[in-house]
Amino acid sequence: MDPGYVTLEQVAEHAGVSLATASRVINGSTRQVSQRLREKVEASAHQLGYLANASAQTLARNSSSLMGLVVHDIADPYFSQIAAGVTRYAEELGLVLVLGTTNRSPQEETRIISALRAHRAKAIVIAGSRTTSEETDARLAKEIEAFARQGGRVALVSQATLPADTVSPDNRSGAAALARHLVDQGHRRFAILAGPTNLRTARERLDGFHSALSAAGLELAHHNVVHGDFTRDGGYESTQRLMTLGTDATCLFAVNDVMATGAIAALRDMGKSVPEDLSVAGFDDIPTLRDLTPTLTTVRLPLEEMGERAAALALDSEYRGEPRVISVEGTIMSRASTASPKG
Amino acid sequence: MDPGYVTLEQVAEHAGVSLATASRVINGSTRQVSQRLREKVEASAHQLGYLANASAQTLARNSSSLMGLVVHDIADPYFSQIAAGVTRYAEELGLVLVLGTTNRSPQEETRIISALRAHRAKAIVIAGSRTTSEETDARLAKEIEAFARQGGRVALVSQATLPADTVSPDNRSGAAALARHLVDQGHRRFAILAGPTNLRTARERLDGFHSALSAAGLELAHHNVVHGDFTRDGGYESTQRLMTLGTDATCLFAVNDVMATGAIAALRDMGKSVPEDLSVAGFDDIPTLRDLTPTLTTVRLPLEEMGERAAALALDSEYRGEPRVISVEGTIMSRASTASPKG
DNA sequence: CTACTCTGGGAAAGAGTTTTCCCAGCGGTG
DNA sequence: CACCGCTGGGAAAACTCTTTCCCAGAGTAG
Repeated sequence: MDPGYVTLEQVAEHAGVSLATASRVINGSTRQVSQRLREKVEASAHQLGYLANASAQTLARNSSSLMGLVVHDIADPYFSQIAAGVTRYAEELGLVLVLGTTNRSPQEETRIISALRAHRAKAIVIAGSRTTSEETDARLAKEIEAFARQGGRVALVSQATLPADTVSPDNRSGAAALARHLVDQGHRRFAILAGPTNLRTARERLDGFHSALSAAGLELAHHNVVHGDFTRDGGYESTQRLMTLGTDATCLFAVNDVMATGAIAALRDMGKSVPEDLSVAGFDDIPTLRDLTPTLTTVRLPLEEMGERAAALALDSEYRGEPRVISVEGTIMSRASTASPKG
Repeated sequence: MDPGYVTLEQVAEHAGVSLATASRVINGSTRQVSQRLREKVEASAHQLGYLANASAQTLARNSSSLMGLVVHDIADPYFSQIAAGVTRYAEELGLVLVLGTTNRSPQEETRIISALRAHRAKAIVIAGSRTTSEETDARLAKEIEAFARQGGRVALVSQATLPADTVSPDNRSGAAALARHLVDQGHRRFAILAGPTNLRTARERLDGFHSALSAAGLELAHHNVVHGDFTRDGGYESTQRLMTLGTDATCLFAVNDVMATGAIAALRDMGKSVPEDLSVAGFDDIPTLRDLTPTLTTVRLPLEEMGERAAALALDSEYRGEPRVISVEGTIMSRASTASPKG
């Protein structure tokens, strides 16, 4: 009998006004309501403990106060950092954040977006590297378009390969700058933990690093580039493979910090010390990892800020032009895990 | 003109059946629909690209497919680990996860829960230590009760101080076991980074540690217990304070891992080495921190699993009895950051 | 004093589903 | 063959809001 909630109709009745008036008071429409009635309604609403039914509002307005965030894995500090930024922005605007995790599966990605579409979410931020699969991109582009037709907006934190606003880390130039820094430090022979072959982020960082080496007249031996998972364990395992096969490199570049962490762990387990036996550099500058020993030389990305900016793009509902791309530069953080090679 | 979506009515019309029949086909009600019509409807739905309007469904059913998760700070690995567990469970059941972050503010906490109530969420998992404020608990209990009256369920990951199912780490016995382990290692004088005074988790760990020391006939000097923020920086700053005042302890227990991380960083910055000059132990066993040097002696909690179990409790919608409490034991992980004291 | 405009109130029509209720038709039973 | 129960289909009510539309009354200009 007690449904546990109060409807606007009950508030209106209690205040002795019409449903329309009550609605106008509670949400503040364009229409004025007299001071007298306004106060009556507010008093009744408060007294009865009125809480608007969000789905009824969504249905009536055909737009909700939901905002979506899609990540690969929320336990990965890279994503949880971005999530913190998006969260902050959403919360400031009184929006409710829906979190979807894809576990790196494109099907999951589209599934989540269509769920958000079904909920009439206002905007979606999709974080995480695009793959090199054109087909996946095409399917996703279709979802995004459907979402846009409904009046929603999408922003990405990744590569600008889709028809949506994008906050895009400049992986190439960051990796290139890092390469130059390491060359300046005296390194000539490098090994790279290049991550998965089909991940654009990984590839761009590899490319940037590689081309800076070429520009400096240095070669990157084929056997010094190993691919593996984009995770800590992927880094560990890739490093083991690299070292087992043998390498002449004096510096190891892992295309992200969590892989670099795995690399350092693997090297330690093999009795090598960093940076004496081998320098190690990463990419991202994950805050949780800043207390690693040795401290990691890396390229800092302002992840939380990137999340916030993506949220801002996605929620900028007036904008109706071409997709915008905000490029974010990384800054070199030179720390203890790299040093001039001996000899 | 093109609203960007197709309604069930359009599907029904396209298939030449009534709205009722179409609804019965799409969601599979108790009522049967003949094979012939069923196929027609399915074909039409697929052809038109029908996607049900989630808010209309929620309104009609008075129950949504949303599940809430409330954490203090998603960038904190403790919470992102729990979040991963909750996410996995929710996704398995096809539920959509709503993430709320409180920034440790009780007002935010109730605000988020009432938002979830407004959305007719099925269940909520609230993670994070309760404070010692009875008043806050009372207000939260009221929200939880309102949510329950509406047919929702709540589960907590923390202390069982509220009328809801709880997954509760046994902080006291974990800390006590750790204390005994460290005493066995030869330590007699301890310092403790005890975190905030009003956080139950912090207090329980302090208590457990303390009482194990008492049981072993050891005293804990008052000046060796310092309070501070429950974060990495809190640990750093607390350690500085402790060391500046001077301590005779041979072992430092930080009541969580992120504080222990700050402690180790502070000690390193002061030129002290761990564990030679001072042993350091933590609590939680955050996976992201397992590559710290020295590796951290700590009490492992199965965080992801705890998240999953809390989600399971919250979504066990048949259950209508007394609040259940699942106690989770920690296991001692003895690693390199603690060693027998010299002398 | 009429006519017109503005203001604020309420009735009612949506919004897209689910579900209840009614009914036609059919097969089985006595 | 009358009656009953069952099956499956559709009409319409219900869910809770927002917003359009209509109207009464007040104010103003001519």
